[in-house]
Amino acid sequence: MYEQQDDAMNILASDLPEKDTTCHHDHRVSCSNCRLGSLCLPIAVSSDDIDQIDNIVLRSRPIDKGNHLFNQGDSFKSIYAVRSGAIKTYSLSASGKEQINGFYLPGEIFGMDGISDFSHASSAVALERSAVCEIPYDSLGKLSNELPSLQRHFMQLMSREIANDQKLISLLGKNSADERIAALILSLSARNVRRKFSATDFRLPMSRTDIANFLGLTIETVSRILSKFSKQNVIELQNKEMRIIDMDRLRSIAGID
Amino acid sequence: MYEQQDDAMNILASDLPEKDTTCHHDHRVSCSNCRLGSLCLPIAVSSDDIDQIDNIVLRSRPIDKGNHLFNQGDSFKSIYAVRSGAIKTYSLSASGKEQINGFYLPGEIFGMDGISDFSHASSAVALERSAVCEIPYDSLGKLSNELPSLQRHFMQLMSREIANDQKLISLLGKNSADERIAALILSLSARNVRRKFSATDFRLPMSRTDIANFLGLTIETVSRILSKFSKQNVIELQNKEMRIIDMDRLRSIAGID
DNA sequence: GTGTCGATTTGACATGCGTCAAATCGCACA
DNA sequence: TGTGCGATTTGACGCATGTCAAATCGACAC
Repeated sequence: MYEQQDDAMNILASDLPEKDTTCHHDHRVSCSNCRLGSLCLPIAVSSDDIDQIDNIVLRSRPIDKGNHLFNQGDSFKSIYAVRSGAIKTYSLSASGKEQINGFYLPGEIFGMDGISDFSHASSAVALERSAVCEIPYDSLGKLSNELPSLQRHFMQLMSREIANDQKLISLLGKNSADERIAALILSLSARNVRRKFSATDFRLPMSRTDIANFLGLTIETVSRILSKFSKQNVIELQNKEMRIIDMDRLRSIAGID
Repeated sequence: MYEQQDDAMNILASDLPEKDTTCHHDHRVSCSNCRLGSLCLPIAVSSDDIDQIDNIVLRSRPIDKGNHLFNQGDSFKSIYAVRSGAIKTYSLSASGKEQINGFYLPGEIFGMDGISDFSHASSAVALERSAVCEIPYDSLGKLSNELPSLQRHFMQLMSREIANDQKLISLLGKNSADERIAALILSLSARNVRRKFSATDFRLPMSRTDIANFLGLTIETVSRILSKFSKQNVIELQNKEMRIIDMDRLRSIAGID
């Protein structure tokens, strides 16, 4: 759990003895006090505007692992921001195959498919106990009319989603299994950095099966390649705890030369 | 060339001798007179509103095959609608590989990547002589504030783009070469129908190389599978002229059971 | 602890698709 | 009509990754 991670780090540093290892964030904390800050909201909006956003955001109690936020076909009402934990979205193709479309970490927004025909094109499920903010779409639309920077930000989020999808398309269409897995590790690392956590040490929130599904591989191939990377001292991996040992090597495997 | 196709068909029927095979549409025709009609614009907007849209749309002269509308990295100014012909968009990955992200046929909108960071994430090039409408993004934004249905429509277009990308991700990650090719043929057929053309007879606007690139295959595999489909009497293919003979079979190959 | 069950790893083998090479086609242009 | 060259097809072969099977690990209940 990412939100717990810095608590755990503080304990290791043992300079803040009043902290404990349980997640004790008030899940109703306002946007202005949210440590994720501009990760999910536009940096440009003023304090007054943030209060307005605060008013439309719904903060539910944490979602347990395996629980769904919405299902494919559900009528579309809201978009969501991850506060803590991790979410995956997946869709069933016409032939009934499940395809994971994305993993979402704290500060990231999901659920923007579904705007097109008012029903969700994918399902969203918690990979671990997670907290999410729900932002009703009609309120967001109204507020956007008053806050141009919010509207722009929202457009940018959708557009970024498209750009991400297109990177994944390229990865699946053009890259080997080694390259796909290296790219995923680097993506998780970069997103960890974005949240001010370690670039080299983090926990994989998803199972090997999920990684395989997402990358268009089998679980056996994923396992073999992770073992190979470990043997080659590119990473260290114990269960889901990942440590990147040779970042340059990983980049070169991923094809970022 | 799709806009020429019905001219060509009329000539075959030889009941309209005054038509010729050259493209003689006035490329400056207004939105309200455009035969594509609600394919690209929201069906909900009134005539008055359409005039307003008309005023912001730029209609350039036709683009020759191989010419670019924009290049990856160009600053983002407009989105585009295909009037006639066909456009492909592609992007270069970090490792320099080209990935075709989509083919766009008359009535379809492209160029919506790039909103996120004000620069295009892909390049767009004409597959054949094509006419496109250019819609400046800032004018569109302003007009959207006055026309809620336009704003909604635009959101829907972006969201549909996401849904399309996710279908492609699933196709690339989970389906065999046979299935991918069958799915592409069916997609082109369905989009032909949307434009009131034949579901079974159409011209592939792209090369085998483009098909291979788009579907994450090699040109040899594409060629072999198209040959196989022909031998099995699922399709008839002469060069780029496609005729679907056994639609049900094609659907079952694509995995739509 | 001990048992149970799903998750992961590892190995042996099979195959779909890529690679390399050569033939053929089709269109532009002389 | 011929000539050239890129596009496409076809064949032979190899390899990356899938499939099947079995061993091992890890988390959780009791």
